[in-house]
Amino acid sequence: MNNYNPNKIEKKWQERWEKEKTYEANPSNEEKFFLTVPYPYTSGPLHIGHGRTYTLGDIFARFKRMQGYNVLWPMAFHMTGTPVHAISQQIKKGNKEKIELFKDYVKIYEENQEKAEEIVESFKDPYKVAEYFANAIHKDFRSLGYSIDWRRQFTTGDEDYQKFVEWQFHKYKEKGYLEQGNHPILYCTECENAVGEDDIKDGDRIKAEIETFTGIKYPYKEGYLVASTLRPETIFGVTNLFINPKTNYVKADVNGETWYISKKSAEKLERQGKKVKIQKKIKGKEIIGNKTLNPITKEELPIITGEFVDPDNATGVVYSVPAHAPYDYVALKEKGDLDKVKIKSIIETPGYGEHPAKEEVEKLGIKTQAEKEKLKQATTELYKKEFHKGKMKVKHEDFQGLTVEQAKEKASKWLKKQGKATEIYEVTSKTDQVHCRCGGKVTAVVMENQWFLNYGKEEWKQKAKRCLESMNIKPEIYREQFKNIFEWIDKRPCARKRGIGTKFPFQENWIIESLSDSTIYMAFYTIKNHLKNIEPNQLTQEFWDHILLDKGTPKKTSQSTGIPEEQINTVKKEFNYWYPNDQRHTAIAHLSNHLSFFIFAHAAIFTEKNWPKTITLNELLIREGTKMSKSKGNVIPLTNITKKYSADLFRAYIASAADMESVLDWREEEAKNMDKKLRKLHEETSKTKKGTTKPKEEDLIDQWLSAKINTHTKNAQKALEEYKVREYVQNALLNTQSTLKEYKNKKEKPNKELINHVTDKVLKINYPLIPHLCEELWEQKGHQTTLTEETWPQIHKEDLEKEKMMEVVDQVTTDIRQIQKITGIKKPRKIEIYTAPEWKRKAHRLMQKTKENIIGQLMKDEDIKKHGKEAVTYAKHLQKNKYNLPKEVLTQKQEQQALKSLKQYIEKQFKSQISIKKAQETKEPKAQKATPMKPAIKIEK
RNA sequence: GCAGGGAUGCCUGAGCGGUCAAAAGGGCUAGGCUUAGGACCUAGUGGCUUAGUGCCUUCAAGGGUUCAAAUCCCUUUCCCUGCACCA
Repeated sequence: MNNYNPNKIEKKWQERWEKEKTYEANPSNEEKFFLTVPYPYTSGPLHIGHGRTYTLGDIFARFKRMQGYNVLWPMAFHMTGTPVHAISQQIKKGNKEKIELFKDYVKIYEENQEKAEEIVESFKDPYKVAEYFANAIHKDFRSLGYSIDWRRQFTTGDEDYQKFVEWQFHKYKEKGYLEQGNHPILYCTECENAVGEDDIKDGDRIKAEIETFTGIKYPYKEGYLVASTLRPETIFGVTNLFINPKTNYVKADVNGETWYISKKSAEKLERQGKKVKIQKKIKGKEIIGNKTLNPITKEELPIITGEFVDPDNATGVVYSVPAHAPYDYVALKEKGDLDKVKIKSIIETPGYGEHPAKEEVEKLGIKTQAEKEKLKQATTELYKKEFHKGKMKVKHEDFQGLTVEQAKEKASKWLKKQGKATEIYEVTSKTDQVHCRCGGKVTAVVMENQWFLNYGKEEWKQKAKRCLESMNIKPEIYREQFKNIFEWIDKRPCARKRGIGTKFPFQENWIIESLSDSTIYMAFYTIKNHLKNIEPNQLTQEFWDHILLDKGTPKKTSQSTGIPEEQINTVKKEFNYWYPNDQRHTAIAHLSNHLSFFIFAHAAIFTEKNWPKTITLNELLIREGTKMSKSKGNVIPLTNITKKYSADLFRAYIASAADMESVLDWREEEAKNMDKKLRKLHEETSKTKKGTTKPKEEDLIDQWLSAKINTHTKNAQKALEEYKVREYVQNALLNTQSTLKEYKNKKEKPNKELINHVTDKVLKINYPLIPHLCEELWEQKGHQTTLTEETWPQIHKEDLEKEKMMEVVDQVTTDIRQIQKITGIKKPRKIEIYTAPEWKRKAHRLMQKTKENIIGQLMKDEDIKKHGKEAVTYAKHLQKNKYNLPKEVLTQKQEQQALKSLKQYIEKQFKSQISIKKAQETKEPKAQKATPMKPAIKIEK
């Protein structure tokens, strides 16, 4: 009976949209709306999580079109950066795992297996990887019915795009936002490469971090013993140094000073940008027994045996603070060295006495250094408390009274400034040592002359903040996050030496990093389709300056670039028409990077009138309660959606399953339920015809239907305007359908003309959500137009009275049922309904205006007073239930009318004779129970 | 650790000072339809009580503000997300 065939319908409309170039947007006299969603990265198939973001984007685009805007929604593909490049390299190397993985990926799209082999073979060229997946994604997007203007498509590898990015970097340079400096990165000494999370063994589990240690220089012989620490504020409490007698140390020239450090750390420091020249090898035991000085307090410190000292960790020289470091205390105690030193307490923490480390160690009963777990626990416990609640009690004007949190920062800077300390980087991770996939150890290496974008620059930051302030962020809760990010965002490397990308214009062998090249590309969409016969070298600085910043004249630009003046004018007109970007919609994962850079870049480069207007965000998507991940094998590729479900089903489910700010849990079962609803919509609407503009409303039920649909339309619109997609679906799809169902239940002979009219509206408001189905039904109804040409239905003033009148009927039926249940009267012979008299309604309204002494106030009114005892009883009832009675009440006449017009419906429900009376016109005692909106009822057996 | 968000009935999940025993869906129960099943329709779904009522207990835990709190404030516990060179 149900012949809804979504695949067929969807294909039909998609072909038609493409043929008729429906979504190709050009400048016009209409008001424009420029929507963008970040271009996808082309290193593999997209999954339904991506689909969520793009689907919401399409719903917004279609809604705006229905509201009469000239909407541009373009799309491009991202291929710069490391992943595409790395895939290619791995395949070239013959990495079996990767090859298999990509064969699997390709098989998602290709039916022919042999073809997969061939295609993966071609992936040795990174551009082929990008090209293949760009095409695949393009097909996916098309099959989901996205209303994208594909003429403006490009990839970040395109020459003209790279010219555009190059220009952007010239602007940064001009403004002084580009800087060079040292920068520590994770590095594998085995394969001699910088490593990212992807390159780290178990990178998803082991989070590697680079921590900055303060290496403090203790005078020793003609140079220094250098010991590094994360707690430089403890310099005031040092009692001794530890050296491992079995370790090899070196005397080395480091940046012109003589340092005594472990041999291994000398190698490490060299990679961290220090100039190291080893002069002599020394055994640890040769150092032990000597003395050194505390560089600040000038106290003499003994150098003691510390067999626990790891030459690989930091500098192989450890300074000891037994008052506050459990490790140090235990080390000294175990070896009986405690009497060689004088413990110094420097931090005061509530809950601890003079020697917190000792207390903590004793509390946990730690006896030896071998009890590593317990020692770790003692250390974190103590550190946590000292960090948050501890105060420095050393007698030093710069530090006394500071919290540990403040002192830590200050001590590090202070020591470095005096030349008494240096920065040393260490790789740390909570779980294990960090290894590269190749097996080598990951260390911290300093990149010299790294290029940065200085987002920390005050003037730039202020502009970005202003831009943020002027913007609309939806859901609003994310604004706070942006603000926080803007506070701490600082220098960020913007160039690197591996991967694919635009050549960095100011230095050989560097390319522009792939997040930095994707911040203002929305501007590029506006003109891409007009650059066809222009050579990349014609896209000069002058060209971009003229088009994007309105500098120079068309004539001069034409002369200097050789591009015809006419074409320059076209390009410029197009940019001026579409810019700024009205809405950027994306997933929340981009908030702290891409979106923040997007704002910063616009603030830096464009004039205020071209700053973006709105950012909308959606949360991620999980599946059946668990995160989708490659390792779990539970990823649903976007391509499978139209094979297994349908575009409209996916769209409707995605939008209805969660609000944008909530994680969406993809549940197979619920998706099926949505399928039922769409089939129902198809079935019901298939029976209808094209509606007339002003159908006759025969009775109250008809009026109610019109009113209800109007309300749903209004709510749906409001919800979309506020980006509350879930609420939109609830109103546009679910509520309208249940209202129609209710109407058919209540009305003996449904008014076909009215239903035709109303379902027209329903299709319109559902079009942004499920465009294929709506277009198809619209056509079936016999309309000559398509919905794409139609506009959002007009909203009339709400007719709440009609809705209220129906509520009274519903109230009566539930009440009757309730009474039936209690009394056990299954088949009532007769049911009498009494509506409340007008004086009770008056009292009700009066009560709402009265603040206190309700009874007294009411009894002053003549109309009420004359009902004596009954009036007092009612007034008491009002007083008691002041806050939980309906706010507005109908007149008795209206209630009578409502009940009378639904009389047949009620009779049918209860298979009983119904009579409707006014309470004041009967002597029946039960009639006194009638209140406004809740008529009295008498059921007879 | 820092920052942001969260904890609601059997489940998912809305509500974010009074109309809240709390939307919507699912599940479950009963009835209708049907040869039966499914689909569909109708009703019920914290407890006790009742001619449509009233009361009690509930929105992570504890405390507070208020005539009134799931909703506001504080504390605690647990969960999710991000923390940079990775797109």
